[in-house]
Amino acid sequence: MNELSILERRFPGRRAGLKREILEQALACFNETGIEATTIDSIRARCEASVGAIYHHFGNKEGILGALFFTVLDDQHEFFEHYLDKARSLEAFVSALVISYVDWVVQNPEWARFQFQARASVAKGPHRHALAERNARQLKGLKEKLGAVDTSGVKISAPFELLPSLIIGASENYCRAWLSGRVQTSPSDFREQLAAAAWRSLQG
Amino acid sequence: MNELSILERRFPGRRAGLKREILEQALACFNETGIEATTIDSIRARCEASVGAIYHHFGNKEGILGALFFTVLDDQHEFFEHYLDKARSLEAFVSALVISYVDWVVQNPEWARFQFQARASVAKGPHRHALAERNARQLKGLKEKLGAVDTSGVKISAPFELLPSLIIGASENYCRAWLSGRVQTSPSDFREQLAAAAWRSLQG
DNA sequence: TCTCTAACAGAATAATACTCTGTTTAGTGT
DNA sequence: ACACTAAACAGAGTATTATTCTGTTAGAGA
Repeated sequence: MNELSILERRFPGRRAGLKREILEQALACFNETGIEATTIDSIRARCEASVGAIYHHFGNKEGILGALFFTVLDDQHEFFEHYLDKARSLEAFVSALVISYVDWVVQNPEWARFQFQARASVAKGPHRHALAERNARQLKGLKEKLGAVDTSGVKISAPFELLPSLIIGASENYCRAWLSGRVQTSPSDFREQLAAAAWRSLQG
Repeated sequence: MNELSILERRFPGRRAGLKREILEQALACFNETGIEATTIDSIRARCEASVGAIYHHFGNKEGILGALFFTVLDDQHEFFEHYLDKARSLEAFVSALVISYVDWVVQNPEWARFQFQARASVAKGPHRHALAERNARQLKGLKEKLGAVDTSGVKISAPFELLPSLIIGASENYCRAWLSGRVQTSPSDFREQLAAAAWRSLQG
């Protein structure tokens, strides 16, 4: 990881400067007042752009949402890879999933907050197919990585469909609670406990 | 549980007929096209009401959302009580939490779908304080019930803040996946497995 | 029957999303 | 350096949607 922000990595170049600025301010608006309540004009005002510029780059409000959401997915995916590629055993693999997720959320709280908010909208909106395809691809990628891992000596009785939920369900839930302020302690403080709990939950 | 629908129980009486109808059609609209994309007029058209009636009962779109959301919370709470009051041991208590949650979702998929969608909006919108207060009250209620349970002979090492996530995180995640169509198998089929997994995840 | 309040209707208005036409600006080739 | 082109940008104008406002109707109680 270098020092560039997520946006600078995904939308590089000098000409995309305003585009990045729009996305950044849109993200802030969405997180501060909610997706439905933020108006195009409130975004426009914050980045001192024109509506023309916004619609030129993103087409409509859904377009802004989609650009932000898929930026999140891209960055998460890249981040997770680093952790997963080091895992040799099944337990290490599960642990890497949990810990990489927690680390990403703690390092990018604003983006994570947005992701939780926007998921439902994107899952309905015009990008739903793109999202479904991405999810499928990501699951397939996980399966492949899992195939390259040493699974001798361990027995998982839970059906495959249930595995993702058992592995990241608790962590996701806690991260959401933390981002919304319902709990105070950083998920980082519970990284290992969450990973261990996920592993125990798999033992049938 | 009787045969009355959730709405008939929460908004009883003949005079509230249109009010119930508005809520029912609003729920359908929100689930079919998403909260942001459903217009007041699309709701109005489906229940053959007037905008006047809608605004008389709910004030604004947030009002409809809030009425539906707190109806969900009320119904869930009542439903959970029945399960929890029977639990005598800690393990039974954890199991009751998981199983009551799964059962409720499977019995009320449309309401559950809505709850997932609306949570973020309500958590920002004008009812956020009412929601926060409710969450706090519910947590307090859980603690009290927990106090009445036999905890001798079991050792939970996880910090209290983490418990809710460890207990229902996986189930919630799987239910969400099921409601969105990402997985096919009904959560009901995994009730016991989810409860057992939650219990194992607590053992430190 | 009368009264009073909540329920309801729908035209009018306000707020917001989006379009369209033109202007500027950054690359690109000569 | 200069012209050319496509993308970036501006903002007035239009369309859509949320909300208000002024009434009318219907039902419960005196």
